[in-house]
Amino acid sequence: MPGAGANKVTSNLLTWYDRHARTLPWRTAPDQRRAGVWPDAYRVWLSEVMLQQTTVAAVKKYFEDFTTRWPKVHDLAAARDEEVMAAWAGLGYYARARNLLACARAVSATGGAFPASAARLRDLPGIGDYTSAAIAAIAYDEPVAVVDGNIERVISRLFCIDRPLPAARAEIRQKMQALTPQTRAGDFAQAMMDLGATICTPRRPVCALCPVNDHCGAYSAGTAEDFPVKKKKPAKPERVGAAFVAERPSDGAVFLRQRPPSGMLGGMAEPPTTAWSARQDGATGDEAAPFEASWREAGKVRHTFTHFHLTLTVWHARANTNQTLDGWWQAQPTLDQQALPTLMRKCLALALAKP
DNA sequence: GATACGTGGCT
DNA sequence: TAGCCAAGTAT
Repeated sequence: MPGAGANKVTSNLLTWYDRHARTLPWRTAPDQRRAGVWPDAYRVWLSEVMLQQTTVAAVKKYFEDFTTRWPKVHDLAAARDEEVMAAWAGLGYYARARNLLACARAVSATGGAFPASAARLRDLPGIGDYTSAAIAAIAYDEPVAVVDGNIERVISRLFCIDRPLPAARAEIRQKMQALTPQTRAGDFAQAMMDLGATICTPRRPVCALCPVNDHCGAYSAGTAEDFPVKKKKPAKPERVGAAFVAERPSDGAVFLRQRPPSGMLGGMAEPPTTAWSARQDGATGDEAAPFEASWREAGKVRHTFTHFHLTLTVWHARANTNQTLDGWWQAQPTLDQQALPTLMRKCLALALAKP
């Protein structure tokens, strides 16, 4: 019966977590915690920001890189913007990296200690409802309701919540708060997330292995895969544009520039591109090139963003320019150190491929 | 509440 | 393949 046995759900999950917690680079294992070992709030914060809408597998190498280069929040705060954007390149949602730096500098400027409550963490840039609660629970054991996508799924199944997301969030948060224990709140939040990631998965959940299946409304009804109910997303429109990869004849350096500080790929590097227009009026030809050259079409790059599909026509030229341009020439062996998003790396790879 | 904002893996 | 999904936040 949904809603019954809250204490049992909580204790079953904690016991399950003691045995089955995933080992993750940023995590303090439950037995360590019992022995009095507490995670470093800086590492918890960094991992949580990286994990926003991003898979564990993708985050691991970035987390290792960041914590090696910048072991403490003061180190990160002192880093140059371009250096951090380059280190973040490929991870996506680049506003996170800009907010990460702003947050590191704010924390560093006020002594270097992260605020110890969810309410005050929430005031920092890039830290919203989820991340503030996660840091407070994991780093300080504050008994606050942590609600991420995993937990939305687990809770909506446990209680058969059929109101579609995101409208169901308030109800889900309330249920999560009721399950959250006064002690081990951090382990409980991580237990719920691990359950969602490994057992209570979006498709083909492994209910037979679930430690709380006999308290689950959806399991008893045989409808686990019907939850959570989500509002349907609108189709992605198509956009088109062009990218121009100029290679300097003397040394093969490539012309790059920096994108505007906000908006798509804000603050990241690129070979010059046109605006990305709707298909009707997209400029894809070399008339939109940043300077005169013998531009040859290298091919097309297809890339899908969260809310649209993009096809860029990639142009290549061996050319120099005497014009003063807002950008720089970058040696090819050092391209991987630049803040180039995946889309731009695709364009460069296509244009610079040996025929 | 709705929309903008990346990328890669899986089915 | 095209669509869905992943430890969301800012506006």
